[in-house]
Amino acid sequence: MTPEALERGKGWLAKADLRPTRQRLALAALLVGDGHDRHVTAEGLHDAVLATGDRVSLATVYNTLKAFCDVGLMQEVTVDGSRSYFDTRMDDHPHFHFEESGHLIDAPAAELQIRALPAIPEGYEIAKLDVVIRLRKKA
Amino acid sequence: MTPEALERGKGWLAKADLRPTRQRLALAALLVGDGHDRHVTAEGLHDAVLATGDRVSLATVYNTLKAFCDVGLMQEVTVDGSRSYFDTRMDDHPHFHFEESGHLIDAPAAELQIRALPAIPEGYEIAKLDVVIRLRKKA
DNA sequence: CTCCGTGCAAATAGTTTGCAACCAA
DNA sequence: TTGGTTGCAAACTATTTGCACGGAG
Repeated sequence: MTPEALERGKGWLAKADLRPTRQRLALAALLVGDGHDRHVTAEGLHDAVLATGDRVSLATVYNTLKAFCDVGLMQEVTVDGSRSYFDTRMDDHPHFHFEESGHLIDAPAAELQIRALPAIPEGYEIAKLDVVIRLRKKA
Repeated sequence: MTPEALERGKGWLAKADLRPTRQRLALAALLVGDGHDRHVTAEGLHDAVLATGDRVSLATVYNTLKAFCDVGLMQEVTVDGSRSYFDTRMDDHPHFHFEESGHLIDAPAAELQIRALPAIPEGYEIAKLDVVIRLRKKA
């Protein structure tokens, strides 16, 4: 983890008034250290942290990801009933989900054009519009 | 449960060469008995069966719903990380998900018009296109 | 009669929580 | 100091599975 990544992580946490603890910095550096958006599962992020040599408990990874969501630094994306994905990108945008590997990546938002949306039931408004394009290897 | 509902359930099972056991008939009648599409959770369907007086174990409800999906009678819809929904409608179509109640309903498919979809990565094809419109009560 | 289907209870996977030790401010 | 954080292990929820019994063909 480069000092630049750490610095980015620190700024990211500061933006949300979260105390820069050792664990949060380690996770933040992995999440936004290179300036790219990331899609992680708790398990996957935990593995990534351990790989850097830092030690953060899995429970803390879960709690921290949830904390990041609570303060608006990340959002949870539901694509697979069995695990939760967390996304550092905060706007509504489509995702590609690879069925074989379970990986999740952004789909270019600009290329999705919706001409008409079903009429919203009376008294409700759209909280979020999720578009997941599930992909399988071509035969 | 009307005799008509039972009859419909029986035909539905026959379509997939599934043995019409007492439990499957009870579930099928609830799922397709009135000719309308339905969105259920295992828990919810189990409650519904018990309410009719029939007795089916929760494990069997889970196994049976999965069996229905395996033979192409239903599909699983992922909208909420914590529970699975099962849909008797088999084509790709958008859903409304009510955040407060957790209910899931079809959105009129005809009213969703997608003009352009992001380019699919090389070597992959679309397995399924999920569109979930999450709704919250208007302020 | 034979084997698929079912129920139960125990196992599992992912995630959350209670509580004592810890550390940033 | 002091309240926010963390780690561990135990708790939880949704779902699956092993195995013995039971019913459909």
